[in-house]
Amino acid sequence: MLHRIASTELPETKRKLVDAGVKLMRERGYNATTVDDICGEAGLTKGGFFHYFKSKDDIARAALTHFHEGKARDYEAAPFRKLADPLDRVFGRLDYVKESVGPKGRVTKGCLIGVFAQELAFTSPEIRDACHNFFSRIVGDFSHDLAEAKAAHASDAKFDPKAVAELYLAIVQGSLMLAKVADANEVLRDNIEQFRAYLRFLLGVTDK
Amino acid sequence: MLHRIASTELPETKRKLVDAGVKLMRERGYNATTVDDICGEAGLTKGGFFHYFKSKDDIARAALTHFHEGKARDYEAAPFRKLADPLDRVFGRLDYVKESVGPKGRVTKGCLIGVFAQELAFTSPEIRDACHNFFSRIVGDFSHDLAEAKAAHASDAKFDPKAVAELYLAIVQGSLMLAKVADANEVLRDNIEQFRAYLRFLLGVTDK
DNA sequence: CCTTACATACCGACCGGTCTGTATGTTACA
DNA sequence: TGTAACATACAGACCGGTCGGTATGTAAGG
Repeated sequence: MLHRIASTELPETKRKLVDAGVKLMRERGYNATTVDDICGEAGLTKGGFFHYFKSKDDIARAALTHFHEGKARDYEAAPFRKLADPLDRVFGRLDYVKESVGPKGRVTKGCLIGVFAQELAFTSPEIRDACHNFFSRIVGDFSHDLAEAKAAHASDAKFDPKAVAELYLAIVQGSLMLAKVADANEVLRDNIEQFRAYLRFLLGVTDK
Repeated sequence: MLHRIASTELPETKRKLVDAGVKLMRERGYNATTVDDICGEAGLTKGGFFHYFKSKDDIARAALTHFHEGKARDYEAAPFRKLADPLDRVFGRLDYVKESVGPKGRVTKGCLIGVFAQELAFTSPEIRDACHNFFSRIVGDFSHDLAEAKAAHASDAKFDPKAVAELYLAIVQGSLMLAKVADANEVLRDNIEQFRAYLRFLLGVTDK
């Protein structure tokens, strides 16, 4: 069978490999994930793997990018995006995060960017820069809404939207880490709620 | 040369190995750190290593414990401990964290507990539990001061000291991660400052 | 239409190197 | 002389990456 593919998409098999890489590396990290593991998960053998990727590093980059772009698309399509009031988008984002951690008890799978950041920041400048770049986009995206909300509702408030967005990212990443070792994601939910309270305080909001 | 050692202390060479393990694993993580690397850093060879540790896992546990106990001692001896008012201890702790990240620009070395938590939570239950345990102690320690500060200064405030301490830990750990990829620790300082503002808000404090 | 030529997708054996752990010295000191 | 504290050498497993081969498809030409 031949796979006619629109130019932007990946071939089916390559996508399977990337998905397998994302899944395994999210759990075990980069070093503990074997090329053979990925092949096994994707249902093919090493020959096939190296047909699509020239090295293990290569699929790590692809997995990282794929993971981030998937999340970026999710957030781009999330319902809170369509809200007219930037303040609603700010708090709607927090709701969305809480929803996407899944049901109570069941532990959240981690963030591949965070995993790579911790494991590879000192050993792979390229991956570190990629993580930094993706993090910056998340911060930039959120701080955009924050700046608008501030302008519209609390123009006299004195806070830096970018700094607040960085706090948000740190809370999310740190909470994911704590959730992993506690084997429970309540801590993420609770911390988001406290961040919400902090935001209400910053913006002088009493409802929401 | 024989090293007479008080019963609680480690033999000189063993301590050197643990120190080397802490140093290298903080940077590279567990999997990317080789026994030979540790030996090289400590200035001896494999024979010596396996004289003191029965496996690589073994030194990882020792390194984790040693790292935590060292930090615990630092915090136990920190100046903010001696302050009589629990509120001063709460905010004094934040100052102490900021001080201990070192001078501007120079990037902070990470937290070994955080590194292990991210890398090994899904593959080594024992290490995961150890990380969870150490994190719990940090949270317990801070929430103790928080509870006292609340009782003494804002008994009508409505917040859970343990939840706030967990937020603090998540912020610190998340910020350390962001600092690693940004190659700058300003983000940690800024986020601590925002947490301080949140605390002031919770406790109804205007000075400090 | 059939054949030749070539491309894609994948298999699985294998190689070289690395890494953990072991087995066996060797040395210094009690 | 026995034992603690190492060094040295090596075994054995594993892992990343290569390579030759195969199956399938496709396009061109006579």
